[in-house]
Amino acid sequence: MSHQDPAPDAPAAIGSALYGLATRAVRRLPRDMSLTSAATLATLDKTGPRRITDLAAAEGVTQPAMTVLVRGMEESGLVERTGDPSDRRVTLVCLTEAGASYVRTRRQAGVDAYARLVEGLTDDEVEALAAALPALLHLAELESHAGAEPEQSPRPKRRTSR
Amino acid sequence: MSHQDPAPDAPAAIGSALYGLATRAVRRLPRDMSLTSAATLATLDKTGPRRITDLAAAEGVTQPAMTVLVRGMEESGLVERTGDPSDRRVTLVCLTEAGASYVRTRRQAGVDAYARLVEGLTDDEVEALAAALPALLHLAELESHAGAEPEQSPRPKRRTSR
DNA sequence: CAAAGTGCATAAAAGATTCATATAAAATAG
DNA sequence: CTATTTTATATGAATCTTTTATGCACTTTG
Repeated sequence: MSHQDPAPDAPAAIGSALYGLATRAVRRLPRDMSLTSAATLATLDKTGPRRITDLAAAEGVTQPAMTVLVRGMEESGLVERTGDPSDRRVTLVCLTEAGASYVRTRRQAGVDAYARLVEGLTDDEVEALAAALPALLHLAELESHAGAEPEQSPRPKRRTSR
Repeated sequence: MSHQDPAPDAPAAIGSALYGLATRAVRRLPRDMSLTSAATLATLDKTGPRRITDLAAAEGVTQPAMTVLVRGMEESGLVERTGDPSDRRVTLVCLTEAGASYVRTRRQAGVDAYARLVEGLTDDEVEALAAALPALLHLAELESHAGAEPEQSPRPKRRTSR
């Protein structure tokens, strides 16, 4: 009975489960650094040196905010700024060894936390998740590209206090 | 060949996939309200009226921060404060209809975003995820209870800028 | 009833983020 | 080749969030 078509509302049920998982994860994130800083370091780790404006767009903050953020991370020794010889207006931000180490440590902690949760599941459940692994990885890929919206409203306006 | 034991490193691989999914999700969160505010509203929606100190502990912020937060949300009409007749020191915070509506809307948007991603998967992948649904729900439950740590360090110290 | 404890609010200070604007360099028009 | 426009970043003022320290009101205990 394999390969039957999925139930029509499977995406909704799966979306609900994944959303719940994600929102709970947010509460357990380490708070020793801002989410924006951590995300910026992760971006640098994945893509290599980037310019300030690039990073600001990638993380969804304004350019001045990214300038300040990078200054702080530079003072902490996590990143370095170098000029771009081909265009002396730009500031290239790259990860230091300490920054790369921080990213690895933090990522490992997050992965381990999930791995420990998985170990609390039954064998059947772990097996089901292992079978769904390609789907999860594909989802992550789709999620990455989903950020490339057709450009329009740069960001919804704030509604209340932050 | 069903029900073979999972590979020994399945938890690590699954943990890695879920962590990637969660971190990408953080970037796509709406920024119209602080994470703390949104989480507080969600908590109120799930558990009903709570006192200020409860909420502060639940969200991992200090009590004065929660007081200010609640004041802001009250001014926005999302919550109401009522006194507790049995102990007149306490302030009970409860969701207004507008607050409940906001929580539902935001949650629905998150679920829909994931559901749309799921629709970009192949039928096989959706089927695999649907089969893993009980595991995902169980994980979410484990993740909830994981927050109940044995009490100790209330929060790691900040390391750099926020 | 007095002393100690609990729950919340306020004040002051520090950080982070935003918009607006300024400066510097590069690209382009004439 | 010079002037103008565009692009990349930095800076300043304002706002928002959170923290620590503190005070007040109420409750509980002896």
